[in-house]
Amino acid sequence: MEPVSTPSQVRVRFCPSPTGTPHVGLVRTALFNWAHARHHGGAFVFRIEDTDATRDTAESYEAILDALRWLGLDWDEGPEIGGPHASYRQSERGALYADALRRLVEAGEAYESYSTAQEIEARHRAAGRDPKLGYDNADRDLTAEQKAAFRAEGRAPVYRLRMPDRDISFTDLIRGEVSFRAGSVPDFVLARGDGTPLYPLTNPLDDALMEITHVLRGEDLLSSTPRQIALFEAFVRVGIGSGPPVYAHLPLVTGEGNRKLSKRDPQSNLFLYRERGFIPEGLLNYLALLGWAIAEDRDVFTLEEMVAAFDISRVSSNAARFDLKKAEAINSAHLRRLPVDEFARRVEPFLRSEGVIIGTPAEEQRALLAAAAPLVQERSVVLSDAARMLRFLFVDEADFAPDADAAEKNLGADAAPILGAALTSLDALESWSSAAIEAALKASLVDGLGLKPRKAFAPVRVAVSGRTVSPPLYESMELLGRDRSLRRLRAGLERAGGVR
RNA sequence: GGCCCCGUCGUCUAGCGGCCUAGGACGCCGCCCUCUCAAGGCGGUAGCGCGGGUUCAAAUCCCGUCGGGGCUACCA
Repeated sequence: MEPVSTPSQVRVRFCPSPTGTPHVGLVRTALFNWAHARHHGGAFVFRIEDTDATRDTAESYEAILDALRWLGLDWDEGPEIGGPHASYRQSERGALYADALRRLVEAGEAYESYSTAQEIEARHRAAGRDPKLGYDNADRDLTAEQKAAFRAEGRAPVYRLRMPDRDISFTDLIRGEVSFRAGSVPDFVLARGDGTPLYPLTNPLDDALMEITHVLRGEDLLSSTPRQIALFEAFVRVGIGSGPPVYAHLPLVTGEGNRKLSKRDPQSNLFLYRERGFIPEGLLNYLALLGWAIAEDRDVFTLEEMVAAFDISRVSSNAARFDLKKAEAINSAHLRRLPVDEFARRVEPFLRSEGVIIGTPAEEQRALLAAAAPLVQERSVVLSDAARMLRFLFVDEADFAPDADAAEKNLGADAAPILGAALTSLDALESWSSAAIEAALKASLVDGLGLKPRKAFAPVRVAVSGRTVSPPLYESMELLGRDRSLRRLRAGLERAGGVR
């Protein structure tokens, strides 16, 4: 049997403007759109809203693409790959906006407005109204003569949409019924007098032209929805599109305090998380938790699991605070889930950025990383942690020096007998294995000197790894090798004032 | 000010009239494990903003109130 019509496909879009560094709230919006599209087998459309030449930058454009690629949020139509509704950059769609604007004006849906902000405010004051009321629709019915007079004064109009005189309601997938009273939304500007289209026109128009079915966006845009619905309806009357999409307004992501996380807030910068060694799996999982839950008793999951379970109508409607501690915990869980060789592969760039190695690792460095990775994997919250913990294994012997604080506390005079005994027993070892090292140290320090393990191993750890926190000692020493281990113990002993 | 949204542990949430003595996670505290730090295990801390209704029964529904937030550009 032939289907009578093609099943309506879900089409969502992610439409950032390239005006800064991608931030976590933006990523959360992208993620929910992406998950919604993937869950329904629909299309994830990526569009660049670069209609503000004074604020848009090429760097920001590149950064947004970089971010999406890094995160693995792949798009079906958009920049670089094109699609049936190309171009996906608004700066290249000028003719479409001009045509739509012309149609709206010709149909009387939009009109020329000459009022300046000062004039509008003055009228409100004169009438005893709140001056902050916004546009008063005063130019709705300007005659041809009045318009000509304004032009003769050298004034350029803006184009405004004639808002309908009725309540505007819609069903938000997350919030339910939302309605705005007639008259509470003034006629708004679609384009400047020179024809430059503005966001209030281009965003809904492209959604209409690109056949977007669901608009999932931040709650900060909730109050612009009645304007958009009115515009979509006007579009239909002039032969564009098929009416408003379905809306879902995502809860805001807030920072310290309860304020919306802004681009200027350093905590919001996506790349800071990448630079610290958050991995996409962890960051995305955490961001998903800001408004959505996969189950009552679980919050660590994969993107695939999210796609399978995601339901936009189950998204919470209240604002969510970005909690770094929890983000780290989730990231740490994902780090531990990685196959160890994959973990090692991802640590490698951090070995470079932390200055532990320079350039491409040599074969032995790679082998060392592979061998050491299991020791630090479950001790890392972010990848840079791992790189820092591994430094003592990679550093040139001449450059090795224990951390000042750690040395101060653990390589004092009372460390001398400990390091001396450790050296003696280790020196005698025939095989340099972690098991042998463990046995030797326990025999000489715990049994021989009668020390508490805690007390006994601290100087050894600091002398060898340079830090009080390190991967497991015996394994670390095995990897470091006999010569380097003994050399560092001797240096530690010297520092502690012992002689040998 | 106006319009709109939101209100469960410190934080993110589960809860969609009885299963709630309100569950989980992060954080925090304690204990266990232990060569450090983690991880892991066990236990603890802490919440339905308030007031009215509706109902045999309300965290769940309604109203009010208080509180928080967003928007209010010829930016997006």
